[in-house]
Amino acid sequence: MARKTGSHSEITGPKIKQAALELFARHGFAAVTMRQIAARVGVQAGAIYNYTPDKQALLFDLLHGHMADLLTRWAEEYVPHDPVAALDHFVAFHLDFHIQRPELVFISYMELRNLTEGNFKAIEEKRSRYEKIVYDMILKGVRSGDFQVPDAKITSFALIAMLTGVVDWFRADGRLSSDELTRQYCALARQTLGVNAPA
Amino acid sequence: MARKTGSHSEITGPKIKQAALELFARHGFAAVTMRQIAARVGVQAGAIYNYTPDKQALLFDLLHGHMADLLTRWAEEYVPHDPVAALDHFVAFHLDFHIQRPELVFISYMELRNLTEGNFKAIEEKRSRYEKIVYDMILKGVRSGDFQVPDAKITSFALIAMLTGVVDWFRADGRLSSDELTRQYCALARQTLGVNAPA
DNA sequence: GATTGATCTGAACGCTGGTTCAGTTAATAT
DNA sequence: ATATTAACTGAACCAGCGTTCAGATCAATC
Repeated sequence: MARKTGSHSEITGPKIKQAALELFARHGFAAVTMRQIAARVGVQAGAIYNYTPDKQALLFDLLHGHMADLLTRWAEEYVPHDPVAALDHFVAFHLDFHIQRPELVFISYMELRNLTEGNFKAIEEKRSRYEKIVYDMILKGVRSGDFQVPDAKITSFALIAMLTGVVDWFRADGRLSSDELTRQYCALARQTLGVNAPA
Repeated sequence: MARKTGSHSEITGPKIKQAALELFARHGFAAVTMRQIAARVGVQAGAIYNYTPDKQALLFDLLHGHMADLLTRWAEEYVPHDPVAALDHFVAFHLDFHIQRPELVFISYMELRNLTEGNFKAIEEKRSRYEKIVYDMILKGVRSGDFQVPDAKITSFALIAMLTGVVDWFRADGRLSSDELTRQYCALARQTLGVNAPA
């Protein structure tokens, strides 16, 4: 052995991932070329293949890492037993996590269809796990009488869509701070779930 | 003149649009080739250029037609004066319209970034018009005291996201009829907007 | 049945795509 | 200094892209 393993690789590797993320988010997976990614890193296209077997793997790694990260982080959260407090906690977590990664959120929704079948299923499975967390949370509140909703399954989809949709318009330098955003959405989510709704 | 103008064209033209729509929705604009579209119509790639100047126009026409259709249809609706009734009416309209065109809804969100700048602005303008309709509706209900929301602007985004998100999972042959869906979402929307919320 | 012109074919154009790889470069270990 | 090898270049490969167009086709008209 001469050169220490990954002397530049420790820099170039992450740079490629970052460049791919930004370009995929801006132009779409299919519209981005390996040469564009390479140019952004300051390297020739061939060099990318020291870090990824192909373009598809570049996409999959981004999406899979994102979903894995999401599930891991949630698993690390302490979730209150009280359903309403748990809801607030979830809203804050979900907004915070997603607002910090608008590009990943974007391509995770957008580029699913550019995954090969096997890769797609791996992401799908993780997504379902997350949706189940929300569903279970709502179900628990419904059973305890804290929530009142027309249908727990529909409401879980509606809640996720409503929260995730924030990345479409929220800007960290906009009129709303992220704290304010969280407060507003906690209130909105409570209403949606029928907290304190008339029996 | 010999052959009547558009003897086949009246068939081929719409078929091309339909094929493009289906393929764009499934694989994404950039990933679809003119030859794929042609094959689905049963024609050679060159023939497409009798109906569209280029691939970009094919996409733009789909998106522009969709948004124009949406605005036209809404303009034709009779909207009740009562804010709560108006909300119900809007929810039913929005769900019905979007559920009938899942592919158009999908690419209208997805393929915006594949539009040229001028084309993008034309769509953006129509989208803003629609969002303003929702915002105004909510504002009216807030002023009359029928709605209670943390923030009218945020709530308008949240409502649209929540409703439009339905196309991601709703299937006409699923456990829920579209009537049932509408009923559920009317209830959910009322809760979200704080109808009958405790002062 | 000859003419006409809208419609379509089939082949070609220039270009760019993902990917490969022999060879160059340069940081480390000896 | 020299040897070693990870990291990268630069050129090439070929398949496929959007688009063009001369010519074939064929239903409507005369």
